Amino acid sequence: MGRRHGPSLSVGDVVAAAVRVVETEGPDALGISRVAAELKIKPASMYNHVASGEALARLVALEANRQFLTALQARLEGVTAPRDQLIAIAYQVRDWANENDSLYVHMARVEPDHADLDAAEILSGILAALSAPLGALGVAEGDRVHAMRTLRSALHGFVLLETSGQFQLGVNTGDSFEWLVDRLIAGVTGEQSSQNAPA
Amino acid sequence: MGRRHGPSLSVGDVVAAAVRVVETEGPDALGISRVAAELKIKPASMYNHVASGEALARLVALEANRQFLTALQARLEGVTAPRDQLIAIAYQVRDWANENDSLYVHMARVEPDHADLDAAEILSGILAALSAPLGALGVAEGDRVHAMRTLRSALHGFVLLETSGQFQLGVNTGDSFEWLVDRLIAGVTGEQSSQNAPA
DNA sequence: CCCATCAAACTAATACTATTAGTTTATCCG
DNA sequence: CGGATAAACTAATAGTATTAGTTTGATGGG
Repeated sequence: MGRRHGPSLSVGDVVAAAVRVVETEGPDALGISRVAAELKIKPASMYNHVASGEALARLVALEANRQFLTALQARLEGVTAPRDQLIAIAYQVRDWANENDSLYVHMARVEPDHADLDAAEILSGILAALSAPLGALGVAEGDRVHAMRTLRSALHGFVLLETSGQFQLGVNTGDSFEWLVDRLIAGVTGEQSSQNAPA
Repeated sequence: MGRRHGPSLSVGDVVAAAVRVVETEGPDALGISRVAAELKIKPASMYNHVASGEALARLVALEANRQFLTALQARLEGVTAPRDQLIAIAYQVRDWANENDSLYVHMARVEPDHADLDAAEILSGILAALSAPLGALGVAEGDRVHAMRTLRSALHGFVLLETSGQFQLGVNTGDSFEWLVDRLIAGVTGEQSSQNAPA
């Protein structure tokens, strides 16, 4: 055949199709062939847009991170109290992961490329959102990185365990998350938990 | 050809070979063909031992969980103080994940089969190890599940982020983990952090 | 002790996947 | 308007999982 009529596909179109595939068929369905089918082109033509299947996976992870950051910033709009900001971040992580569970799982699987400046910029944005309220709450400079890592770890771990069904049934996970957020903020900022102040 | 001389392969041999493949070539290398090569048999012969590639992945995850639980119980041997038990569990999770990072990543990828009684038993063992010290530290019955989920989340999230290189360089991750464990135990048990008692 | 059965290997075939090389052709720019 | 480029194609290679059917070593009953 040869080149088709009309506007050609851009990398953005390819990534959008790939995101669609992940969302509708799960993270394992992502691949050159499946995305090519989604775009109604032959698999070999995918290489006009991406270097490899791995590169495609990386682009999807990057796009997912971008969407996550945008949603996070929107959610923080107008939230000024630092403690409220931390709570908003926590719930945004969980809500976003639950609404986009295939994308979230995919993000978690892709190892970040530290040479990718776009990826680094997005990660910086996420970390900045976390850093600000911690500073405002008086977490010392030297503890800041530890506190951020602790928060990221707990939130990331929770949503992964939750979305992959690793919490046994019987107790509502929403209640557990509320509990986690409360204790985590208490532990990280050094303040008292609102639910369990010692006598 | 036909059946070979000498003792035949057992499922245990197959799983052991699969574990070896994961350890030496990473979680993505696990598959019917690669494990068949490791055992010096043809891929089709693998189906005499496992039902599918997915079943093989599940068996490897189960074996990894088994090994993890065994190591955890060994580490807890002789540790009687509940707070020390929690600390031992935390460091065991991190140490085991760092020493067996491919296996750990594989475990995290496989969705648990709630119908598998062996898997359920191992998970129970792990949860029991976590539950005991929390009870001894006075975490109320109704908070127990929340506390266990919080601890699992934070530990799981930390080691996943650490092993996949998602913490940016510059600050030692060991220091962060120490900080996390301290604050987490404080937050979960309602006691004061040893590092940041309010004035 | 031999023979029938069974388990575990095999071969062969199908159907995916990713990838590379070479070809065609529409679009774009000078 | 023509040549270069970009984006599609076809074709081929190699790897993956899987099923069906075949061969054969090991094993237990008569």
